[in-house]
Amino acid sequence: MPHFPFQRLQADLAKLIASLPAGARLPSEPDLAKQLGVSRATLREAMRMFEAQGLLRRRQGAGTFIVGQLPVMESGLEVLESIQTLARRLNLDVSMGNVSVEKLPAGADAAEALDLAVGSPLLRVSRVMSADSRPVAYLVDILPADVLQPEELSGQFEGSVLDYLLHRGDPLTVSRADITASNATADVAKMLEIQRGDVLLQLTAKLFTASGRVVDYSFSYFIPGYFKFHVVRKVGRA
Amino acid sequence: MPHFPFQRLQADLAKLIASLPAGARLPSEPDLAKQLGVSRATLREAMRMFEAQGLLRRRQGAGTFIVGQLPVMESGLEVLESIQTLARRLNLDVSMGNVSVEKLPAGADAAEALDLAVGSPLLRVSRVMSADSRPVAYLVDILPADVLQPEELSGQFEGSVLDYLLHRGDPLTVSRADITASNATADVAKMLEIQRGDVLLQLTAKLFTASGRVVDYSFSYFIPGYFKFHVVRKVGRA
DNA sequence: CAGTGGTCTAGACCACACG
DNA sequence: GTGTGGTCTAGACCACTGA
Repeated sequence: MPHFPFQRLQADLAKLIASLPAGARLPSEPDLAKQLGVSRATLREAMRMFEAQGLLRRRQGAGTFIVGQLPVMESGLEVLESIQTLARRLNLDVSMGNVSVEKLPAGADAAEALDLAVGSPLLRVSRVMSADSRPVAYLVDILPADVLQPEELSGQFEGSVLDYLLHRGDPLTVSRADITASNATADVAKMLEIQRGDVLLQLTAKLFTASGRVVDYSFSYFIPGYFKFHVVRKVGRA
Repeated sequence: MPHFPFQRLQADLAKLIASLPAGARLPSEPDLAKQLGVSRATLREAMRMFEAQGLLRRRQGAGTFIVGQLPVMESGLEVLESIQTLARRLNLDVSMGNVSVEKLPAGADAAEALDLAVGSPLLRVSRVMSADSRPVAYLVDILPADVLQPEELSGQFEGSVLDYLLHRGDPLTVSRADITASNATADVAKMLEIQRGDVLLQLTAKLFTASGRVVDYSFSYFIPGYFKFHVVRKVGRA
């Protein structure tokens, strides 16, 4: 008898998942736990990793489902392009939801990033991007109020602040992005329909104009498994 | 009475952590749980996020400790350089441990990545990099056996396969890295002295020579909070 | 050895989905 | 309403640290 239910459990789960067709529903957690001989807590812990890879989808009140071939969005990081542009290139169906546009005064972080005084008026745009009706990214853009007005987004906004600014003719040049991995906070988890604490790939970026002004400070949260970011690195010589 | 112990708990923990000096030990988990009015399981869950940020360090058998100013390694991704080179530039003390060098035949993945036949002889080099005696990265390099022999690493190896190949004069040009976020598997967690399931930033890379041959296929796992990777992105024009 | 964090269990209650 | 996943509890046992 193993002291290590967890390793066995992961292997068992992997087999179970592989044996089921896409869209199938797993047995309920209490049933499956009994069937696999572990407690529900342990089962849930083991499921987390499969969920992060995008192989499982849990929906409260409905059940846990097998996810088939996920629509992977692969992109290089050398060039900044919107998810919409990327999706168009890959011929994927992407939609926007949970849009929120609000004015707010600058906090310490945003003020420093945008090189403004604390309390300066800002516009905060947040939304969830979905592929095949599955939330895959949560995007938050923060801009100085003089750069973007709420009314401007009422008509043509399709989810990308970048595309909007480009279409308007802003002289954008580069973006500087910090890349990290994080756990989903409760609010982000809710938006992305994942569990609090699940792993996310996070980009924090500043968007610069030709004159060097920062016009957009953004946070982007991506569910791993749906995105593949890559970068080509030159070898540094000594 | 909150329905949501978790949010309160995170705030309480943040205060507690901020109020303690670096190096201090927290009360034991059972004690702290009682003190904060939650179960031990909930407390541990809440601690995970602080641990991922590098603010806490748990050591089995010893206790949970406050981590002061962590040695953050910041690096751009445009240029490939070893952690050793990076640390030297930042004047940080980095050391290597848990070195393992072994020969093994190519599996399907490695064979494809290195453009070899399945079963071809390979060399696998793995090690843990530590900063200030704290494990911060786990690195695995896989190379064709004809590129690198085990004996070559016995003397001069200081932790970087890249630096070794460069010093030897190999005509390396670029590396292509995939960036993702993942949960620590049991073995990686043990190496990095974190918990299974904790969040990691993961780079999977191929290293190319001038002739286009792949000479190194590598997996790198970084604890977020100790690393800040950034990239400058050019704005794509429509 | 005593005390710590690491793991797992069994059971409870809640919020939500769907018929 | 019924059944699902989401959260939390209380307690047990193990592996490890350090005096």
